Amino acid sequence: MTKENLQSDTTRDRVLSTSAGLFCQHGYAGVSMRKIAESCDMKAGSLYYHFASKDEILIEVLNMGIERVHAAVATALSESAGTASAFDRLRHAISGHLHALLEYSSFTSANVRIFRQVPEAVQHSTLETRRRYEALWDGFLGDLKAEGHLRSDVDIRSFRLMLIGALNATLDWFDPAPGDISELADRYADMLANGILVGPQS
Amino acid sequence: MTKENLQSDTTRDRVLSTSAGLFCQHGYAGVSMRKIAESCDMKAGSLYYHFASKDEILIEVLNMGIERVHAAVATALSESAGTASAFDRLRHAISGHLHALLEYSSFTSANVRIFRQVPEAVQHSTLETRRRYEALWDGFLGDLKAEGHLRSDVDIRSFRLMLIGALNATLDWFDPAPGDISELADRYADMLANGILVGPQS
DNA sequence: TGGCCTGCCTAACGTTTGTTAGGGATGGCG
DNA sequence: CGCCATCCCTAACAAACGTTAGGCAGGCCA
Repeated sequence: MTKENLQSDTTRDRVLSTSAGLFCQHGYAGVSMRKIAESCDMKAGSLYYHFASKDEILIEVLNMGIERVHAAVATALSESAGTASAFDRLRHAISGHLHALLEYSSFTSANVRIFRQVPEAVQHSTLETRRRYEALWDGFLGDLKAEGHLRSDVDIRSFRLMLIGALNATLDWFDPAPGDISELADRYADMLANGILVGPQS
Repeated sequence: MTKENLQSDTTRDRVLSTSAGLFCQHGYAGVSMRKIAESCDMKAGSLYYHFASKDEILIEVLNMGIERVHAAVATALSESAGTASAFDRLRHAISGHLHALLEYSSFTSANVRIFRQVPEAVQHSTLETRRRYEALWDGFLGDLKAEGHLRSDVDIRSFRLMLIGALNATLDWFDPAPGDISELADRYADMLANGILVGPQS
């Protein structure tokens, strides 16, 4: 119960992390227990010592994906709360989401990629975690609006959906090797905060 | 070669359209030839009269997805070219993409959902079609910039990626039944064109 | 009428799927 | 030492997978 669990946990974590990467690349049904095991230098049967089923791995991967990006954004928000300008706070929140998505966490990218194609029962068991993350953003955007920094005719939910959608879509093209994630966050924050047309339009 | 093909084509088209819907919902590996056949009131073996393999269905679905949204946006652009304001042209282009994605075409949504998880060889055989669609947007945005309507410090490629990403993400939450797609397009165009913060930020 | 083409069928092939049962090695603890 | 838990293994199960071969009905054309 003391040191053994350390070994056990690292194996378990390795399985989860490789599963996330595979799910992200090939989709839920495209990844078999045997492929997961092979990527961990194990045999398929051994996975069932750590997990009861493929869906149990899946649920854990999906939940960890949201939890990680939630933690990243929460940290970014609390670090810039009060002191920074509205734009800088938005910039930091965006940066937190992008770093979690593109750098830290294969769990987060797996969640973005496969959530809509997993069995409905699995989706439901991760909805609560999802809602907490949405609430984090809505709270932040609500603060911005209450402080008068947000255009009064902008709907918070609409903007949050557009923003998170745009950020998650970077998964499809961004190559973290050359580019700088923080610089990407700056560009996105600028375009979203200021718009792309010259002068106000309606 | 004349009337027979009519019957043949409708069955073929039904297979493609059902396949698109299934691919969209369950991912590439999550859809079997037997499930496709069952959804068309056929048996799995019969599919091979119309298609050589599962991947051939897939390639056709993916290509049609891009071609449809390309046609929708091209029409919207040509209808508003010259006469309308920069904002209205952007609004119409967005509306064209959203209508194709959310209303017309299960092919387009299938492409958005599963493109990154299909075999690499299949991806390659649809890349040319994809590039043509990207070029359509870049041409339009280049025109806006040349006419001085686009902020000069906004990178066209960055904005196009953000925009298309944000639009495609509506697949994950938009329910076409109650909401109006055109009104959604207006909201998105407004937020993207004008930004969401009050006054210019940097 | 006889033959051909179209469109779908059944039945089977070899492989892969998720999952289970049972066994063997390792190492800490009495 | 002997015991027990941990951790992974092999072997097998039934089911589902993509694909193929061969056949049967019906309409077209000679």
